[in-house]
Amino acid sequence: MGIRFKNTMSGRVEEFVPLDEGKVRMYHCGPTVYTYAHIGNFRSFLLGDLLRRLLEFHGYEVEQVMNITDVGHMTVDTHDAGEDKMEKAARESGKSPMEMARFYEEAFFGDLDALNIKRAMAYPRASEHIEEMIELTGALIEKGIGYQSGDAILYDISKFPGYGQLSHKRLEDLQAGAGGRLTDEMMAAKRNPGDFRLWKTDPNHVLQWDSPWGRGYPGWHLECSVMARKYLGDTLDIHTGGEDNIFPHHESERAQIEPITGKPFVRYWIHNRHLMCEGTKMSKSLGNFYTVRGLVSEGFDPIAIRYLLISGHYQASLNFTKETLKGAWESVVRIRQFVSRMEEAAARPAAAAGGGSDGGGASSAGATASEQAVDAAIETFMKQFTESIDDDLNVSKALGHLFDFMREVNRAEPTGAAAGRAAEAMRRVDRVLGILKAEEAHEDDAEIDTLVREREDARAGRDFARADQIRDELAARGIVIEDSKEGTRWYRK
RNA sequence: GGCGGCAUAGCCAAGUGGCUAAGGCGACGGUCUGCAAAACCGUUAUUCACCGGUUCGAAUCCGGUUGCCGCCUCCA
Repeated sequence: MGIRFKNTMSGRVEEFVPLDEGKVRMYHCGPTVYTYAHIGNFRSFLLGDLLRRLLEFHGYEVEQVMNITDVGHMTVDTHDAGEDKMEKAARESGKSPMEMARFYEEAFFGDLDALNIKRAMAYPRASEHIEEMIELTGALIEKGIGYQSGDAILYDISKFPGYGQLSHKRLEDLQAGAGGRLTDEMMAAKRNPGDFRLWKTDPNHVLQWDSPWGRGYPGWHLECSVMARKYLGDTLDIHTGGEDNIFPHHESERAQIEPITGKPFVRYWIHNRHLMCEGTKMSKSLGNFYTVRGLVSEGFDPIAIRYLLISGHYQASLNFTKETLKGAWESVVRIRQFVSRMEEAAARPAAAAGGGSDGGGASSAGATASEQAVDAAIETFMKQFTESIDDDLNVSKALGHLFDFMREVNRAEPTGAAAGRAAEAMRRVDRVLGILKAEEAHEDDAEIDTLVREREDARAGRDFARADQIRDELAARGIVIEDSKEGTRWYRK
């Protein structure tokens, strides 16, 4: 069986077949850069990364694009004198809106790297695609779908019969203004309550551009329609985002572009459920609002965040707490230590065959019981891991198999080539998981080696007081010591 | 008001009709160790929010109740 995903459009788990064999075009809704992205945002971005890694694992060529929203969108829509988010944040930071957008964009990329998220092919900025948005708006007006009403160009949803298909909503079920954000004035300007804005003329908006309809700014949904098409073509294989994007954002994206291209906009819509923190929705006022850099400054490793956020199914609400984050880190450490232990064991010659095999020379074909156990475990593991992860990204199940695999291999205590093969299997699946990050050399490596050797000498001389003193000293620096028959190994935690 | 999702151990989380309800973290006991750490072995859910129903059989299907979450033109 091939790869399967739950497609929001059909509501079912479907076999994934790209439009062009061997190639996948994938678009993700990216951050609005008016503040630091929070870990809930990164759950969504990690879904994109996981998809990309899985597809590449299976040999697909992946063209991946994520937008950067750096255009404010909501000045007059709100009751509360609605100040634009970009505008407000810029004023508060004392920066110009674009300076601020670049600042948070940089921060966003920094967080991507910290979380070991692979860079997409392109990160187009909304502010650099205003021309194309204006063109699309013009084209929609020409088709009789866009219409002028007051100082806005609106989209007439009654002209797109499929409106509501993605979110499984019937338009008559929608209670107009239920979100409490529409003014009576706005409602009166619309032909249908669900009509949304393509362009807003507003010479007072901080961000404004010339258009045939006057200086103003574009509707929010336009940017993705336009940029996805520009970078990936008329039909995308995959489009992802948080569940809140399903309606109206993604619904509107397809409504805008399909009448123009005459082709399906997206083959597979994949949405992740929102992250919960401490059992409830994340909010600044509840004090359960986390950013990557915030958690890092508290001493958490960003890879622990990655592990935790990918370890639950993307369609289930995941509960994030510092306790589970700590647990996630322990799991990451265990996995990393397994791999480095196996790689060290691989450097040692294979143990002489125990129970009887290999009485002769190295040329004899007999594998030891340990080698047989390891090779069987590798085969089972690779099969089970792949089956699990292919099944709508069941990472939890895949990780279950990974821990089972480690236990079996640990039990077999392989050395030499078999240990190397076990490590290699882990490195292979890590192309999907992305938690193994290569070890970096540190300046004090040599010094630690010296201390570790000194401790070994002390132990050999049964000077345990000195040995323990060194161990404590190193522990205080985050260095963990492990003694074994093969000698002492250490690692940073 | 309309539409939808979820509820599994101390915590996180697989499992969607049938062998002993994965796995991780934590905790406790053991082997190993100078002591640790790591690893391994064992214990930690007679039961899957609650009530009723269908079935030979239900965590899994159906109905109801409670709680939490999401969408209904800012939101990952």
